[in-house]
Amino acid sequence: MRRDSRLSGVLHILLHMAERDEPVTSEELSKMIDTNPVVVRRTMAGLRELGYVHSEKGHGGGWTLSCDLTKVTMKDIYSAVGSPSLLAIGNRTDAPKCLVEQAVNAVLQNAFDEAEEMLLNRLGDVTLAMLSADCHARIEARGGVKKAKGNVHG
Amino acid sequence: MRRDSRLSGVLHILLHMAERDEPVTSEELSKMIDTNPVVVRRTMAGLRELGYVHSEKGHGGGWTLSCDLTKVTMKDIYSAVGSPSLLAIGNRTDAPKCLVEQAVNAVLQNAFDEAEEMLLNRLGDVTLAMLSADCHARIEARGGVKKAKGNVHG
DNA sequence: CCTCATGCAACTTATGGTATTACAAGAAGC
DNA sequence: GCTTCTTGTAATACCATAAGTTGCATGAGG
Repeated sequence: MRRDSRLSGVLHILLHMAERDEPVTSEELSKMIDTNPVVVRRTMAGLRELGYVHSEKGHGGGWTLSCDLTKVTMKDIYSAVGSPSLLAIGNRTDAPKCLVEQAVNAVLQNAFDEAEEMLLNRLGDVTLAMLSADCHARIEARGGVKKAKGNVHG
Repeated sequence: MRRDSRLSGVLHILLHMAERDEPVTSEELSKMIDTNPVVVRRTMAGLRELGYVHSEKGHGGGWTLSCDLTKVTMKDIYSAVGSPSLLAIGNRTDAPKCLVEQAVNAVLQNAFDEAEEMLLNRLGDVTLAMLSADCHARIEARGGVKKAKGNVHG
């Protein structure tokens, strides 16, 4: 089954934006995650609605962060990209009439719900600032690349 | 994203089989989960390979349970249906060169792995016998239907 | 007024779960 | 034997949706 990677991609983008002072265009961002500028705009639209980022048209336009990185968590970003379903398996039906299926569903749903909740809690534990710090640590460990210059995205 | 419901369907089928002494045909089983007999055979093939069920051709043929319900867990059945991926979201790429993406992936993957492990553990905690007992409890509570006669599957 | 950029709708593509069709083969009954 | 019931399996079609693409409108600078 195809996995939704919007959360992964958007976080990647946001962390790069955190290293830049000027607006970054969809074109630039799209290259970072090997996709199309339209896909970037579509995805970022959700973040804009929630005030996490800001977009500007025309010359010198593009995307800028507009939130406190210490306040926004990965869970917030997950919601911003539309809260895609987390689990790839599920019950065959909701509210079945068959008592046997009801029993199966009850047990399975319980497990599913717990796993989802646990995952969401994990996402809620990590702020963008923490992620950013982690990035810097990795960059230092790798020899200290300054301000996102010289990395694989050029 | 479409959710894989094989586990849910197969468990439903197995519990019905547990109430029957004679072999049950794919035709009958397929009606229980509103699908096609071929789908049943295809799915049950995995269980047969692991010895959980047995199939017989010809007159009076069909499927029978061939395992100790107190020994087989939902996790075992999950494996038997091919261990379909549990999560519907994931990282955009594995082993990215970009340090930023590495940092994002590391944190996300950690959360994903934990959620998967937790879900699998839950599935491993419940045996088919426990599920069956749960069914019987529900049937009793509902007025005592004997031997799966008179339920919604006719 | 030309260029650069986002905004957005419509459409196409790719993927994978599910369903269907068709046919081979084996087992029981007549 | 032959017919019927059943599984076994390959090939195919169906369908939902994540992702990619195209086209055009709109607004901001220069």
